[in-house]
Amino acid sequence: MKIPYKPQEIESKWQKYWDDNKLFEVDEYTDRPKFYLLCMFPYPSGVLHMGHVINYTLGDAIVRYHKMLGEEVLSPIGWDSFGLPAENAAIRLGIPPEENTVKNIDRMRIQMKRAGWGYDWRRELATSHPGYYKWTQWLFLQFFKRGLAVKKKAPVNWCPNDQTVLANEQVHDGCCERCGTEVIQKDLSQWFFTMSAMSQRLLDNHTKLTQWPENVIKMQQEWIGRSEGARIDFTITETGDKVPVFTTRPDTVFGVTFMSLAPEHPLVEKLVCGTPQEREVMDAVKRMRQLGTSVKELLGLEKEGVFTGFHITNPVNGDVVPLWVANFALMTYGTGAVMSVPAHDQRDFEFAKKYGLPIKVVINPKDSRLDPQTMTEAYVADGVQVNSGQFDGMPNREAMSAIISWLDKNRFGSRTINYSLRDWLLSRQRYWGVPIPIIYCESCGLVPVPDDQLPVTLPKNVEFKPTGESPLKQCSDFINTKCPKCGKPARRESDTMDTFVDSSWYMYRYIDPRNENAVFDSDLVNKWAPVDFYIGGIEHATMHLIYSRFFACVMHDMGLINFEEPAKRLFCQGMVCKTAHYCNTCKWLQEDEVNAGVCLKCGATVVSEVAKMSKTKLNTVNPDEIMNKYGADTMRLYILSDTPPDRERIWSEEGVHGASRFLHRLWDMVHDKLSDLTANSANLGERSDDKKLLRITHRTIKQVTGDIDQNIQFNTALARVYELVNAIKSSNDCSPAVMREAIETLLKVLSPITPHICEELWSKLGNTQSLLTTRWPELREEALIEDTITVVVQINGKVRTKLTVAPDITEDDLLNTAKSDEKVSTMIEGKQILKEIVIPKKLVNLVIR
RNA sequence: GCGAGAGUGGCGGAACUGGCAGACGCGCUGGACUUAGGAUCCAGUGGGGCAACCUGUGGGGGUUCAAAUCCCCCCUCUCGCACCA
Repeated sequence: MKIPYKPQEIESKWQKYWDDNKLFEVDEYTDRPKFYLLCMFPYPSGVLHMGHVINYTLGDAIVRYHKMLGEEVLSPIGWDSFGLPAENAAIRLGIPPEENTVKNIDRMRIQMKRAGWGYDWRRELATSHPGYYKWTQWLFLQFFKRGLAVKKKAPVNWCPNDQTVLANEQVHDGCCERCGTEVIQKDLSQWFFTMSAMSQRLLDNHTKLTQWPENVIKMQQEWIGRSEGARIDFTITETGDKVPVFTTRPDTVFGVTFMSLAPEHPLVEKLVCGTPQEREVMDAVKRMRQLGTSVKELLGLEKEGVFTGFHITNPVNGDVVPLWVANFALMTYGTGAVMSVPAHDQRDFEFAKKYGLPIKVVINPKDSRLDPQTMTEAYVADGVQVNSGQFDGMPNREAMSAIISWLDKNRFGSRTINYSLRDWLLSRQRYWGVPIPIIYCESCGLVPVPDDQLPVTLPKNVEFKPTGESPLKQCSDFINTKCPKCGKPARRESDTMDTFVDSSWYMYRYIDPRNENAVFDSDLVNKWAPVDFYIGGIEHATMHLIYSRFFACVMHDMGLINFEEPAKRLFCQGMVCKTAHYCNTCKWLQEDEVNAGVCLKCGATVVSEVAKMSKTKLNTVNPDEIMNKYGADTMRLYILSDTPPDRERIWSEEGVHGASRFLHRLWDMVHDKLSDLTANSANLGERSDDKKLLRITHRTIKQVTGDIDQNIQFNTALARVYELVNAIKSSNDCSPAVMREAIETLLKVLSPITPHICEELWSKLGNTQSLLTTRWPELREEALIEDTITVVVQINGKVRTKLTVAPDITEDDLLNTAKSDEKVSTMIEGKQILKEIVIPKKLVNLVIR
């Protein structure tokens, strides 16, 4: 009688078993080798998506593998639970963010348990919980006390109608997404972490990250954007104001024919104020600043500028050149001022051509001379200095450092390294975030909230209005307080923190999650951290992964931790994609609304594309539905099979079905073989399939171990597992011991991926302890040895035949065997053998003529 | 534009430091068992050819006894950055 495979039944059974036996609870004081695996925690949207499924299944499989290696494995989970969506829901639907968040977390926790992901739930944390954000605030104050958290002015997108700050994605075509009013740039005083000062250290520490993907390192390097050059101080001819610029081409400083300031440059307003050209300049500035706000995609945008009426004196030669405001000059890079050398910079060249500004050549190619009149583009390559005073005739590479030294000596400038990494703007004019624990007092100024008054909690009875204004600002109970220093009435900071602050240190709190007296116990964290294996999406390559590296450096300097990098090894999983269908009239369509490329609603032709799963494109798959239909093991198996985990995968229902079928076959097969294993196995002696099955069993161990441990290639690991299954099936003449070893090995190596079915079958084999507490199968090298091997014989590089020979055959014997092969001998008969190549154990190649 | 990566059957993808291209799976074809099959089992499956054999890893050239793999040129796609002075 056949016992049917009922995934849902056995899955809940084993989930309860793991739970009851506390198999994922960690003893932080253990003497065993530790392993800390962390998956990036989710925002609690209320429903799991396939991106979570790949991320957490991958993590869980590695966790289970390491547990089977006998390590004490820390695998925590929590919630990145502050953020905009909850606040928007509060505004739209009137649900308080906290209530909504708790409800969503409860729902997702159930889904996670159903998927069979093993976590130490005693360590669960939520960044929106006061027990957590108390310490986010404490860390902020530590940063503040070290001068790493500072207040300075910064431009924000401001809607004059709603009187509120807008995030970049809330600005559409320069207008407020909510009311359509034109958005302006407004300077607000905001909190920053002075991360830019850490630029070089963040770059240098990359050398420690040998187990991070190279592309992440590259992206970070570009993000930090180090460039070497010089600072040169120019002077406003009319007023004497100093204007420092940064340039990577100090060798072209004699060729400056104008200067460009960023529209936001503070000098612009200061200079033109009260002049006849004020209106024209400021109008242009306003226009240019607007372009900068939102639609960066509006590329190819025309170089634009306006003459300020003022001039600049070039310190190196006394040249007086016009001062312009230009839209290509960025306030956020360098000093916000560019020395413009149209002859040798393409951007400056285009600008000069457009506005009829002079072009002055200071570097000529080796064997020719440039003529400013006929140039059609800037000459940016190397050459020889001309029109450059005492540097004439010098190769420009040499001139670079010579000019810098000379500038330095004459105090016109100096060698400088510039970074594009900016300070971290962490103020958010929002409710649902960590309140910044600062009090403003009229007599004492800016006062940090004393540690014993932390946490500064979010008030609950606030009103969410659709204006976008933070409710904190209007909440007088919250805002009004007493100065901790002098006791006089004072006001609280109403901004909250960027949620990236919360996620910059959560990996340490997991280790000591309920500590009420300290952010964490440093000894414990130094034992468990850094994270051994960190898994998450590539979209965090620059933001989260730079912020948390910055935090680690600071916390190291504070003496909280004794390392500078949060994670030793990083793995970024690929996106989950699915075909999406678009109809011009009916917009995005569900899978079942399309047939043979035609829209079933209107009959129009449908355009289909593979795209990342998203709600708007209607190409999502709900994990709950997959688990209902096939069970968690099938979902886990499918998501790890076929495609390497770091690549984008295309969801296919057939693939899921195939995974399900495999598990059914596995189930049936083990049941079929059960009687062979329990049969009286007193009969001794080797059986005909023994050696082969044993060899395949151990080959599987070897390859699966490598694929999981080193390569993180579950697709190839699974291919090997499938081969073992096929081998077991076709082995009809085996001794019970060999068969048992094969099946037990199979269940062990498969268990990290599909743990429930493996546990169930494992127990049916008569085992009483969980696979999680057994040991990963050990490789016996001698079992891999083959009796015979296949060697290829090529003639002129083409395979002509294959030989079956003993593995230890000598090269001479191999060559002779090849030559005397019937087919080969007829082919080489009467020909001249020019060369004989013998690669032991692989091939023989005869070159003949 | 700059930077990085990738192009292999109908599809997802294998292939160690150059050594049998297409592992494994999906799909498809034929067959078996079935009242039935989105079940299971057997066989087949890069293309061409009855066959021996020929041909084949985006295109072109090169190195080599031997190239998916190394070198040069070109094409296409994906990702990241995007006026970075």
